[in-house]
Amino acid sequence: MMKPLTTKEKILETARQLFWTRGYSNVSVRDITGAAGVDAALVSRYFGGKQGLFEATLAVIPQWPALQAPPEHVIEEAVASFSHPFDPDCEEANPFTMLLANIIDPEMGDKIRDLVQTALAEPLAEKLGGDKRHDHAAMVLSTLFGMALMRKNFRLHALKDLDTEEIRARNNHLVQSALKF
Amino acid sequence: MMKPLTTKEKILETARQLFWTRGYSNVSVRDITGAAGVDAALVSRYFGGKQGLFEATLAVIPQWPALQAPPEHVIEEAVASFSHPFDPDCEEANPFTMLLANIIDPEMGDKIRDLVQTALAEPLAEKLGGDKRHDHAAMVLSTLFGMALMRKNFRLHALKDLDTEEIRARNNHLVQSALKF
DNA sequence: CTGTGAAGTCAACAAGTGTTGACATTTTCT
DNA sequence: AGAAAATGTCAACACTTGTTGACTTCACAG
Repeated sequence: MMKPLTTKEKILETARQLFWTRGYSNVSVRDITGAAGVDAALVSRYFGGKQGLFEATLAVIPQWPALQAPPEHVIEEAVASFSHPFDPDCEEANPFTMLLANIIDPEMGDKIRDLVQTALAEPLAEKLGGDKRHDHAAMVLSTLFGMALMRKNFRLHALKDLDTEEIRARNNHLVQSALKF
Repeated sequence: MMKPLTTKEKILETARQLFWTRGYSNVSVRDITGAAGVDAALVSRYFGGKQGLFEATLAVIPQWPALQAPPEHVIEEAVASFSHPFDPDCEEANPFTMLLANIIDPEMGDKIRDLVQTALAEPLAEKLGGDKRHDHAAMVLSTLFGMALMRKNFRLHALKDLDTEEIRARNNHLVQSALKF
């Protein structure tokens, strides 16, 4: 049972879908309100403008599930969450595609960097523990984002048709060696 | 001895600097011509428009030096070319930042994907050789791009102050384990 | 000198941008 | 019912976008 969305929620949902997949500056207010079937003026009324609407989509970022797992399972949860096959038909608006789609934007870059540092790198480092926890966290994220970038954005042929288990195995292989550094 | 640039060359150079660091859709024709100190109309006259100007900047992509090294040195050359420290003061317009800055763009994404596949992944795979050369090439590029992404775009604190040798060591560590898969 | 073509300047265009204020409609509260 | 507040609609705004055509300027061959 889907509760019908209010107009404000419709705008926020559509904005999240578009901003997170195409990037802030590649989406216009009229793109969003057109797709949501509402009036463009409501963006300024409800969210204070385009920028406020984008920041509202960031406010509903779910906590990364891997960070809530017990420390001994953090790694496998992190790897698992980066191991979904890429479906070219559906543009999935998950937090990681959002970070990649908006890191370049001149207006939003700083906010994205802050988010990655405080919501991803630092909590992961504390979960990992050890003297080199910050370096390990950075290198783990490097390998996971690198594989995701090549699979979902650059779409290298060699990585296109791997299933979940194969992707997970490769991610895990690289992450384990990142932790052995 | 710098030969003075023609107006057309000035436009192309400035366009390359801006497009490659900020991304196609985040740079306007007037941004470029303003920085170059020339008239905006000349872009359409000389390059057929903004899109033609962007594609002209792609035409001057230098061959990746690592791909010209003998096969036994390809890996260390590839690693070396991804191991320069990040200088936040100067936005360097190299081919790799260009790929990251423009992969999201809805107009240019396909062209970028094509470039990565044919100019990077496939030649690297042939240099590496072996049954799994395409998988190895993809995973090597994944790790190198992942580290570069975290250092230069997301700018994780843990990776900020590493010198060339330290970066090279980490890149090499990850690349070697990618090749052992 | 005269003409020819390239090089560069300028103003303007149509389309798209985010945003605003006035208005109409509906809902809520007393 | 009547007042008040929320909700949605519409047209218009000031601005930026890429692009075009008419114009001037200049070098050089005839």
